[in-house]
Amino acid sequence: MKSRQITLKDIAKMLNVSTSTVSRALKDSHEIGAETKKQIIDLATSLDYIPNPLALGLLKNRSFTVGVLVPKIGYHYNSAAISGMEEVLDRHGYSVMICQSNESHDQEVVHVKNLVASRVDGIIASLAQSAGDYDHFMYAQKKGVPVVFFDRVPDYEKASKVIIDNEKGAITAVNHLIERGKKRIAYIAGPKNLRISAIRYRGYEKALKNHNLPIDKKLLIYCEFNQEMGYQACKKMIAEGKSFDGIFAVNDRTCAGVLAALREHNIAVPDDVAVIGFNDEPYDIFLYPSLSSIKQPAFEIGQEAARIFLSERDFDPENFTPQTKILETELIWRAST
Amino acid sequence: MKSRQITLKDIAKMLNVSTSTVSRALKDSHEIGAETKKQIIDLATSLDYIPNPLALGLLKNRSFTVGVLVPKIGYHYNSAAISGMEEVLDRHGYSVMICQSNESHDQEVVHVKNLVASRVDGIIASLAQSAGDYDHFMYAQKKGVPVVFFDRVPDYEKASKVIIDNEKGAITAVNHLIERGKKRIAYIAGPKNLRISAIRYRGYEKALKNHNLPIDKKLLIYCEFNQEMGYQACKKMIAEGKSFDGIFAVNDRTCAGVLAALREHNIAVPDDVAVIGFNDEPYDIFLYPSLSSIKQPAFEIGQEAARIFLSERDFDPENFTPQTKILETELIWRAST
DNA sequence: CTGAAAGCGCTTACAG
DNA sequence: CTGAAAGCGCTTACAG
Repeated sequence: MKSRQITLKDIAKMLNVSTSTVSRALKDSHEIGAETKKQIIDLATSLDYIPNPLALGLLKNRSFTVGVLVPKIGYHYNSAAISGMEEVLDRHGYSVMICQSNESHDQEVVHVKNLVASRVDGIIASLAQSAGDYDHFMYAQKKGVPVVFFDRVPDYEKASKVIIDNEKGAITAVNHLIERGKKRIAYIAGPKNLRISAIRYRGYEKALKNHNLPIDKKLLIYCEFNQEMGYQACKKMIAEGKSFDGIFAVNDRTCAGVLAALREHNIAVPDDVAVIGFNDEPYDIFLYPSLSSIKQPAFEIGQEAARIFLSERDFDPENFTPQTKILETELIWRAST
Repeated sequence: MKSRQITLKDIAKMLNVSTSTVSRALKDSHEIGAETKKQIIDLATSLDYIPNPLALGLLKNRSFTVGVLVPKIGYHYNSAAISGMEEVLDRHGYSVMICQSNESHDQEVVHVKNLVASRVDGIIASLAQSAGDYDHFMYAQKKGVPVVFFDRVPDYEKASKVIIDNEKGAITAVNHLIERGKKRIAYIAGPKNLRISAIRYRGYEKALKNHNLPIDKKLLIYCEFNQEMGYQACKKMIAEGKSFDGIFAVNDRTCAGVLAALREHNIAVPDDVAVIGFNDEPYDIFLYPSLSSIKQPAFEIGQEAARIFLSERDFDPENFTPQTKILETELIWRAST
């Protein structure tokens, strides 16, 4: 038995006025008599009247809800970005509905359809790792729901995006290793087909070139994004007798494996080999030695994405000028370098 | 310019029937003629008609949304529990609205009020660390919104709860250390005023007693929940010359500090001192050595909390029999023991 | 200054 | 088998 909440009509009846009057009084309309107004406001307050957002939503054709779609809320990047979004959306009366694709493109499609069905006023999304088309996002736009991407963005043009400068981040990381006196720097990239692997590679290459250091393709290794693969990749380099004094890895998870491999071979970090990752994960300080990394401003990225949504919510999602916002990364220097 | 979505009325007009007929046809009512029905369904499909949940919600006095309130979605425990909730709620047509208290009681109060104002059909919550009363939850219940707690639950009786058996988890951890041959086991508890510190202490004590091991109060240390404090606490024990060969800490974060302190003093883990934590954090395998821990079934806890909500959604939140569900923990054995 | 009416998108008794 | 009407909770032109 759900107890019914107080409605305008309840208040109107108790005071023998019309719901219109109550409605106006509660919005402090100047056209209501001071006395009536006071009476109504007092009663509404004491009854703890709260307008029903479903009714409002129906009326305004707005749900005041934005759908946020991320690979996993467990990823620090994602949860930090979500916090950033909430921080700005809250202030504008929006709630956030969060979905996880769990890196599955199929799940992503289902969620986008559900969000559209739920009549969210917009969608802020970061793509699942498993590949696929973007029809579902175009579908949302066709239905009048603006879409803003962040972090993992698609390569189609008709949506706004918030990203970091991955190339520059990679340059920062490699420059840092060079400044620490390293000359033979390996790059452990992500999977070969991922754009991010290539973009960060460009940065790696540029940094080396800028310092007139040779680029040795033997020091470029592709592997999956995880600890085990980082571990294997590093062991393999050692086994093959490759010479290197620095490692830049595409993310911190991979570095955790790299550090384990180096430790196993009694290679001193950072003296023999310095290591730097990407993402500034919360656990970086737990690693041994604590890991230097490139920090992405996830919170700010979330804020920015939310702001873009706010600015675009009244646009025609099928016909507007999308914008791309690029935020800066930051070097976090710890014991591993 | 938001493009309007298709409504029943649109379809009705196009087919020259009433909206009632369209509505019935779409729910496959038997009282609609086969031909009319087919026509309507076909058109609705081709137009990609989706019923407006706001209208439905207004009608049914339900929003089909449940509010989830957690300290931080960045906590692995929280994000895993949320995934569990989504898994069961999805199937029942519910969406989830997630809020973070960020461990602040004040934020928690604000969020609960907002959720109630948003007309969520229920609230599933884990408490913020900062202390305070529970008036806001009672307020939600008074407003007809059922509340289910999980993990960090309040000590009042009028709400259902899903928790783990913390005492038993502690017993499992300490038993494990004892089985590994340890006899002088320290317990690094959380802050002294927290119930969880006391409950897990009871388990610690019971395990020692069951094995006829003495209880040495000098090996009981209270400290804040973080790496730095774990580090300090362990260093202090060493500096004071306390003798111990095992450490059970209230959580894994604290253990990260403990391991660092032991490493600094060249104390071999697990040979000289074995270490076990609580929570089975994802980064446990990144620690050196990898950390044994007690795993809480967070995903299942989330599922269970969601199921309880479903079973109670039609109850009178002010007058029903709350239930408490207790789930089992699991020992995860790694290198630190 | 206040109220009656229409309408947001839907469902469902009540008629026919 | 189909439709007109009322209603969910609200707002807002339109009257007076």
